Amino acid sequence: MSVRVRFAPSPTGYFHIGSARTALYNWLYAKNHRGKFILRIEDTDEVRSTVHSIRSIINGLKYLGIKWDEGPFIIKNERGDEQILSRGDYGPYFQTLRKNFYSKFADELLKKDLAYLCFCTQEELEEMRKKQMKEKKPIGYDGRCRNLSVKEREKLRAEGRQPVVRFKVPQGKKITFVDLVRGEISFNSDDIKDFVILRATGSPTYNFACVVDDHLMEITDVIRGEDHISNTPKQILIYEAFSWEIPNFAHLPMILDVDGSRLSKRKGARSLLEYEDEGFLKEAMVNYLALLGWGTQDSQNFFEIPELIEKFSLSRVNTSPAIFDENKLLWLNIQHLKKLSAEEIFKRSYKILKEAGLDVYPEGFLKKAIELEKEKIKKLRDIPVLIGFLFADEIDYKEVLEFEKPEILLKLKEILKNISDFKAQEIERKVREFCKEQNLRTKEVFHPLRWALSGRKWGPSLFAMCEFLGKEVCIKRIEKFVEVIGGKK
RNA sequence: GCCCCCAUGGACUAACGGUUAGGUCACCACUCUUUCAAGGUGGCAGUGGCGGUUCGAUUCCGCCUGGGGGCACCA
Repeated sequence: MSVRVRFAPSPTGYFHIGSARTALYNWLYAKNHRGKFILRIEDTDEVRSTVHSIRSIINGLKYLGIKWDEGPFIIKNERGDEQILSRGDYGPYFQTLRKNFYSKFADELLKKDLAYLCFCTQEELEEMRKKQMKEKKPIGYDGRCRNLSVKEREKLRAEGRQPVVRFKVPQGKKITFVDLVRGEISFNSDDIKDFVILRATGSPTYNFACVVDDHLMEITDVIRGEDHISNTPKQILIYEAFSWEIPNFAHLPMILDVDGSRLSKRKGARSLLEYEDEGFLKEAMVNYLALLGWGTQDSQNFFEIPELIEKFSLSRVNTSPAIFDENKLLWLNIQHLKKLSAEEIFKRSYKILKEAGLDVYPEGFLKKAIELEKEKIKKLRDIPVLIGFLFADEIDYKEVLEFEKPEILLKLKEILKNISDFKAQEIERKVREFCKEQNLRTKEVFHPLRWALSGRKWGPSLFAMCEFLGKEVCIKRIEKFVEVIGGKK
């Protein structure tokens, strides 16, 4: 049977790193098995689900280059408006659009006496929980509505109570499954209380919707976060109640914050899209995320995406949680950046260049400037800072004001003026010649020249920079610098 | 309170029960260089604790400790 896996986020809040990795592992697994990767939106939380969040999920997956075979897509119509549509034979792919399925299957369980109507109010349940906490008893529904007579039900309904459907958890049962990453895991059904599968509003709860959808969508492998381990026995019970085939389960370890606690926005955990915005390449992010919880036998670090697809396997996924480390992400970003041409980097950073106002300059110039600073780019967001001074009308000299020998620069200016072939090599030859003549160490000349041209103590290769700026600009900047530091022209 | 999962340097990880416990990031030093990066070389640093099984445990078992997840008409 061919592999079908799904990524099923709930569209509440932003798209975070943990979800991104879950999506990635599902996708890698599907690709590795030449199977299908499905995106399903679990929006049964009517209160917290937002369209904004759906967009961030879709954009996040797009950023990573993860394409889904079935699921929702954002499509632009003729008027240019965006619409969210579904594509695939197992749709719809939004749980809110699948309500009929859930109520139909809940009815089936009701008929088979594997579920029952429960009329308890929120307040009654809350009270029950409080009492259980006080008495230090296991928390959970006590089954008081399990055996209601027809008459009692009528009465409660007459009081205006809207019932929910609860699943009847069989008692004294050992539930065991083989987790593809952890091996055998088992639970005792006595620890699981009768849980709600259909709310009073008729919408399904997570565990129920998830099982119904995974079954209907013929999902073969459920790959999700470790936080779902304790949901698994409940879901298995539902599969068994319907005599449905149970898929494989694989639970991925959590991703933790630097202090070993849960990643949370409050503590500065960033959404995936923020990393894109900062200029982390998708190649680097995918590579890094893949390494966060998975590895090859030889601990290989650098991967291109196709290689990842080829080598990925759930059996080599780790069981222990990992901490997200931006250092290594940055390092990988540098490694992947090295593989890209200046042309490609230009394309990918265009948005950032535009935001910095640099898009007013000719593309050729920008590409050359990027070429000049290419090996210093750590993330695309660095580019405007790295190349901005090359285009500036005014140089800010405050970093280099301590220089006190303008006469060197004034002489040097004359040298530059007389270079007819203003190319890096020739400029270097002439400047070195000048150093020799004046009996100056190269450093005494090179540094001031850099300061005059850039206002900084660091930057690209000096003579390449001169060439890029051109003779006129070089001379103008030298004059300006001399003026600023108080020398005479 | 109950249930479940996890445990190798600061971080990510590797190691059929036999390795001087390996690699990568970070850090430190040196080196290359006109600067800053990048690069090169070297270094610091680890099997949570206690028992057991075994000729031999990072590896298998138990307990402890620590961390995490769950016990909702959230997902």
